[in-house]
Amino acid sequence: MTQPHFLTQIFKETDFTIPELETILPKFQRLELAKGAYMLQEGDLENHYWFLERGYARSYVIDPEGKDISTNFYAAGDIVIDWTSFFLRNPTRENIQTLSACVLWQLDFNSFQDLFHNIKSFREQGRTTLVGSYFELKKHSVSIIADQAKDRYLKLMKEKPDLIQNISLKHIATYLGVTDTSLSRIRKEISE
Amino acid sequence: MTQPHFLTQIFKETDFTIPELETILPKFQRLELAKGAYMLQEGDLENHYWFLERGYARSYVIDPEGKDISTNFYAAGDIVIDWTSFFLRNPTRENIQTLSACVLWQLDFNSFQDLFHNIKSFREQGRTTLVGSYFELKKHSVSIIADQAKDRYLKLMKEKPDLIQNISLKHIATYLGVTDTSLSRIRKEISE
DNA sequence: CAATATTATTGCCCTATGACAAGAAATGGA
DNA sequence: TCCATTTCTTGTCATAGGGCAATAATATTG
Repeated sequence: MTQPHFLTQIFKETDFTIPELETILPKFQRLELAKGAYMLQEGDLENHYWFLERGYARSYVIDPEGKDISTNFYAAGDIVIDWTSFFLRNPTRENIQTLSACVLWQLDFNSFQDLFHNIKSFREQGRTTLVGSYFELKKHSVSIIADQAKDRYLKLMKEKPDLIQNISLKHIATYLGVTDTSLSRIRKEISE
Repeated sequence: MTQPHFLTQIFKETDFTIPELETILPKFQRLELAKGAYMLQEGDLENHYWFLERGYARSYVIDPEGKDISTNFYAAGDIVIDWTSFFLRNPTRENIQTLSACVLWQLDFNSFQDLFHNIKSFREQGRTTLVGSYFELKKHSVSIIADQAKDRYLKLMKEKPDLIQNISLKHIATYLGVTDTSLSRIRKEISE
């Protein structure tokens, strides 16, 4: 077996024993997706736990008025998943789409369950990852209430500059809770 | 041992075997708190998994300008926890305070870990609860971006009418991302 | 490399919501 | 039961950000 070398950055030997890694890693499948491909569409059941090795992706929802609102962006090394659909086994409200050609590793739900229930450090790791997502979401949510649009953009620039380089501003705008028009004005103001 | 009867509503026999319940339930401690007591304060480490049997509570953060922003409300039957602090073992940014006299049941982190790693259905239950919180947070976060303040209030009225009855409007306002002044005007508009 | 489609900027005007301050109403003690 | 405190409402005015449409700049594709 060839060691899937990307995943060893995600699942480090410091967290897992060699035999554990030998159980975990082969359960993942490598996958390449072209730009614009959907990893998940509204109404689907999320049946995979995905890691992004290369590329960018975005999740979004369509609100009742038909507006597209970005809920998250994903870059290399990130986990890409709709937690709710995956764990509650409900159809998702989200769409997850690649924004560039992507290399991904996926683990199906049943394999996840096996690992989760049988390997203590795997479930610790899974729980930590989920809580990490919760933390990010909370931070974002509070920021939308507490900060001005300009400050939200400045924070994003500081924390995830690569997103601003690689993702179209109209998507970043909806993620920040402003229109693309306003974001454009904010950028102008900052550059002055 | 007297069966702590409230918790059997949370941990049902349909999900746990009787022996499992006999392991789980005694690990919880009953606790009464007066109105205004803090279950958690900024800087603390969340060391408990709490269930609220009776009363109301609120979590909030203080933003950099010193403004108090409600992040959640808790009513009877709800779990009250800062997931991030509890699982990542980090000091919390949140404050959780009772809004009325409360009856609570708490489980400390070490007991939680024992149950989590030793009882399969306990970890399924814990995971489901956490994901449920994630789902609510996501819904709220999207609502702040996509909906008008008035619609956010109408939704809350419909989904959690008891909160509006029992929690002061200034707290509901910050939760909805508006000022108490605006919320007051929204209420006036609705009542006309 | 042209042709087209998509994305980003800008102008003009408008609306939802905020800031501040004054009352009114409700609540909680002593 | 009265006083003090907190909460809620309302008025006036200010402003952040939206809607729409035109143009400019980029990307994409045949």
